[in-house]
Amino acid sequence: MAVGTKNISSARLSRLSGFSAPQVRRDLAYFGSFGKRGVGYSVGRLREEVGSILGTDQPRNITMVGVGNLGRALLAYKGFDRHGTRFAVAFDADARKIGSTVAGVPVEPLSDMERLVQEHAIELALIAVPAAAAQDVVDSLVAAGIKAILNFAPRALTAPEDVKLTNVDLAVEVEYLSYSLANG
Amino acid sequence: MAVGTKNISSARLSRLSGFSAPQVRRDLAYFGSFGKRGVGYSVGRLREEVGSILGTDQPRNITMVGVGNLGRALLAYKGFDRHGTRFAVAFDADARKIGSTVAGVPVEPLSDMERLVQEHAIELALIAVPAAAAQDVVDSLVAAGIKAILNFAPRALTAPEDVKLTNVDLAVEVEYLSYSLANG
DNA sequence: GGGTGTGAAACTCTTCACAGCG
DNA sequence: CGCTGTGAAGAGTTTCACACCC
Repeated sequence: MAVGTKNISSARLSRLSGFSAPQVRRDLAYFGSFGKRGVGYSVGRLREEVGSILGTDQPRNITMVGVGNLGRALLAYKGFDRHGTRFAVAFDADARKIGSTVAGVPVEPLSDMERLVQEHAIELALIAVPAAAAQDVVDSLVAAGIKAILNFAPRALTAPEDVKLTNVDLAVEVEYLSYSLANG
Repeated sequence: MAVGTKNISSARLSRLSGFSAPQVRRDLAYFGSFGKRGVGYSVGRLREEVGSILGTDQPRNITMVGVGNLGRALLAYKGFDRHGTRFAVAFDADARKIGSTVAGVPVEPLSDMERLVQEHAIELALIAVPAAAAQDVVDSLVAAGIKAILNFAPRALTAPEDVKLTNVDLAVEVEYLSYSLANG
């Protein structure tokens, strides 16, 4: 593959992603037909379209609640900065952490959540607090006007219908691999 | 719900898990019929059966490669210790970290990987190294005899057919929520 | 020629609904 | 009676195969 390749085929995307080639085509076609027959997809165009679909083509402020080991790691995680997604502020219950910055992000008290969420127009929050505190955090975030939550605490949480909530239990993946080893 | 409840129905498991009740029943029935009609599932029995299915009923040594922010957070993550899963050893390329312990786990050099993986009978590894180093780590792990890999580096990796590899790109979840906000 | 976009077929997964057992 | 386990129906997803366009 030459550096600077201008076009990419569904067959190559298949090899790179692990999804089958027809599936790549069907999924992309669902959002419009921006491939060229006999050529493939323009890499530049594809980036634009996907960014536009995901909404990552424009800046989006997000926040992190909980600045323990996992919260710090996620604040520093390189995968998020891409695509205009930016941590505007973080929150923690520990008074000793308030006023410090982690990976350049200021840590603020939970009591200022509603004000800061609104000032920064934040719609998406990540949660990395102890399991016991997680549901209270969800309730506070919802009250502050948050519209989507990604929960890393190892407990299933609930939110009102109109708030998108995804639980990411990291142990589940380990258990699945453990199952795969023990069986098929 | 009384504390000490001995039995649990698929309806209650549904509320707790978010899966539908018929689905809970069908999935459990797939592995055998250990529910009682008119009563539900014995909580004790259910724990045993699920542990046996997942292979989490017996101790399993695992390892972590990369002791940066994310690696440290995962080593300290409470969700893994449950179920007999235990970090026996961690690896890092940084000479200054060798010999230290993180969350009680000794950090060893990559050059000792093959020996230590075999000494501890480790079959499952987690990867949290920079994206650029991740594929090399996979190759080393495979050479050392690892059978399953959970990759947290933000890059799709490949391994031979007989090695189970799961890529956990944390940014994907954020992007999906971003998409949900922008659309449905 | 080469590779997309898509109708149709195949498959998988989920839900429904209820027989049957404790 | 209450709830599981499951055949049958339904929904959704993936694959196939090829017409069509660059």
